[in-house]
Amino acid sequence: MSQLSPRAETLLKSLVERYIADGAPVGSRTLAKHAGLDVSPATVRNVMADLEELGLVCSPHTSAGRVPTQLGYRVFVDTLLKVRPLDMNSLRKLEGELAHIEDPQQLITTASDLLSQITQYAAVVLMVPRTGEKLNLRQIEFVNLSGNRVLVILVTQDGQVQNRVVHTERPFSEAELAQAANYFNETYAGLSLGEVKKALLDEMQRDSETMQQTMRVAMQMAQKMLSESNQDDDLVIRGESNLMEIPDLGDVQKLRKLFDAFDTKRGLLHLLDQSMRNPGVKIFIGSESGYEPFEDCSVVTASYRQDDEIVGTLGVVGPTRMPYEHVIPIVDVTARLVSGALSLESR
Amino acid sequence: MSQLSPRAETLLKSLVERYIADGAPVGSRTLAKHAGLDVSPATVRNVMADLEELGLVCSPHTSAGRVPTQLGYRVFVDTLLKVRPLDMNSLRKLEGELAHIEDPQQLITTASDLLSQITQYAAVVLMVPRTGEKLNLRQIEFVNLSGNRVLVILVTQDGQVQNRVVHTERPFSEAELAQAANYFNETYAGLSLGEVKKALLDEMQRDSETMQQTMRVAMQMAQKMLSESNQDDDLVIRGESNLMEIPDLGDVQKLRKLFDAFDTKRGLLHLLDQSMRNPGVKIFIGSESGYEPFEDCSVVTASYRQDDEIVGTLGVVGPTRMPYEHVIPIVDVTARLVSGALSLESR
DNA sequence: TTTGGCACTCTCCGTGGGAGAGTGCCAAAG
DNA sequence: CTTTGGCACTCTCCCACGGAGAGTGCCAAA
Repeated sequence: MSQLSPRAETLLKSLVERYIADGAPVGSRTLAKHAGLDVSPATVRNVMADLEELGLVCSPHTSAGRVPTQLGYRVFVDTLLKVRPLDMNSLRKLEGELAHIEDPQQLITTASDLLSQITQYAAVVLMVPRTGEKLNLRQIEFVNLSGNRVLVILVTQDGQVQNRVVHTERPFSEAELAQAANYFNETYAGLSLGEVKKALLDEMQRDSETMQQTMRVAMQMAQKMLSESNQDDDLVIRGESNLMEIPDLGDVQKLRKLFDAFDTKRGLLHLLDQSMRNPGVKIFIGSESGYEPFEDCSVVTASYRQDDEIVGTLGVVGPTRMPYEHVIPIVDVTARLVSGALSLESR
Repeated sequence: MSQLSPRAETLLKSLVERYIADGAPVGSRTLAKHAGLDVSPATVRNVMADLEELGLVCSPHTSAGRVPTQLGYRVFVDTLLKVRPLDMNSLRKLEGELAHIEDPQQLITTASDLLSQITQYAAVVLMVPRTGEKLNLRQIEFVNLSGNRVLVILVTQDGQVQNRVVHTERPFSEAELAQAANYFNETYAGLSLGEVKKALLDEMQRDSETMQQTMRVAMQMAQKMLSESNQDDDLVIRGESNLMEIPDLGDVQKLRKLFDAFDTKRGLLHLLDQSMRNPGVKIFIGSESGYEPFEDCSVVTASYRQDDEIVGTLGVVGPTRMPYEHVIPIVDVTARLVSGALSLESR
């Protein structure tokens, strides 16, 4: 794309800012005053014609002012936007609420709440099942329930607990279960869950006659548990209703599609996945998300880490016409704070 | 309230049915035809005037047909409505999906999904922490984590697992923790969590010098865990977005309030609490819910049981103008099926 | 290259009138 | 006393009309 003249840049910047502020198409007269360039409206009109040719702005109809196009927003965000530092109030609030939370589940819920509260948009937080050494087996426990059912409890290195009820073919005594658990812990503690799963399969393939019956059943139970191990992604969405007050999305039909999208989560997950790939803030403007319900929305995301491993991503969904210079630092800082809280915790 | 004549009843019933079907005010001519009473529109008008005096119907403006009032709906639902048996398709679907689910969490989520799918309204399912003998302590387990933190795992009689990380003043050896757990299990297994909590307080009040240091700390940990024991109600809401397509709630402002209500849950919980009190289907029409955002909505709920103890309630939220004769059996059957699945499970 | 001027276009909004639907009331019939 | 047909009246909905306002595009002059 051809370079923009400095004046054109200033005017584009001014136009986007004004449009974001007012939500109404911006006319040449208004823009001439607001940009501080000391040029006449007629001159502005000339520049506007150029910008329109470049696909950066357009007018809703013949005799309305100009509005930024998706491409216009993109240029604005990439090259013209000056991010403001986060205001003290929000910073304090975020720090105060997030710093000391230990439970990861609660952490991401709170983060989502805060994001939506501060931005007044919808907030999403995705946390993916970890794969690193944190997910090593620390301890397994079998608890007898009534009716040939055994509760298998599995504790990972960082203190996460998974549990599942498995059905067995015959009842077991407490002693048998304790013995099985002991054997298990001695043999497999410290390995990653993946390794354990593999080791179990190997072991059971090998001549199983050499094993005690009890052990064999224990392994079957553990295997059952691990294979079912659901390990769903964890996605929290908050403040969707904020979007209903945004006139840009006024059409109820569009809103409906948006809310459906939140319900089904598919497209959203794909988007957040992209944002997981590398650190830092990512911005998806309009159809850049590749997901139709978000056509009139922008999504600002940032990934967060637990000890140098990216374990999730968070962000906000709002109208394309969004005060990016405020939203970006909010998302950025929140991601950093979540990273901090997570990493602190596993110390 | 004075008795209605049979004819007035027929006409009211017909009016409500037509209004539910069409959503438009019903005129005397239409009603005369539809009710199958073989009377003239003028006669119908006379009856309408009576019904209006009784507060059962009203007209939006001078020259529109009649619309049922909230009271009108109430009378309709209480005395005129003939509930249809659930259609085979829905019944099969519900049975097929719910019967074999064991995990309570998944059960209520699925139930909520099904309810909203079938009715095309919003569905809610509430599950409260149980208090009966199911909640007796079966086993406690301490797992050492790094950095003076201990994971306390608590298993109740029916195989529910709660876990929490507690911070300790000094590190413990595995042996110490095992010993503590042993003592604990021997002493308190079988008691309800409430009793355990009380016993712990008593014990710690008593001359604590006589106890081993380890035991004392174990108790402190357990106590910490129990006292924090969050035991939140578990509320699942699905299919809210269905409500956006309902023209009756067309006003975006009202819709916004409704969605906010779903977000904050307070009023909804109160409502569902009422429904918990006794078994069977309950219907809250319009402001009967006592909750302003639901003014134009009806809520149909039914409580469900686990082994003769009511443990939760489920239902749908839709417009006041709702095909009650279909919705009621859907909610009813779903509650029964959930009860069945829950009770089966704890066998 | 910039500027002022000017005709033109398009939206927005308030007005007004006609069509349609349904009521309330009255007087007559059963 | 109840039911019915008739009739005038009311209210909404819809559409067409027209003026006000805002802003553009283009042209000619600076």
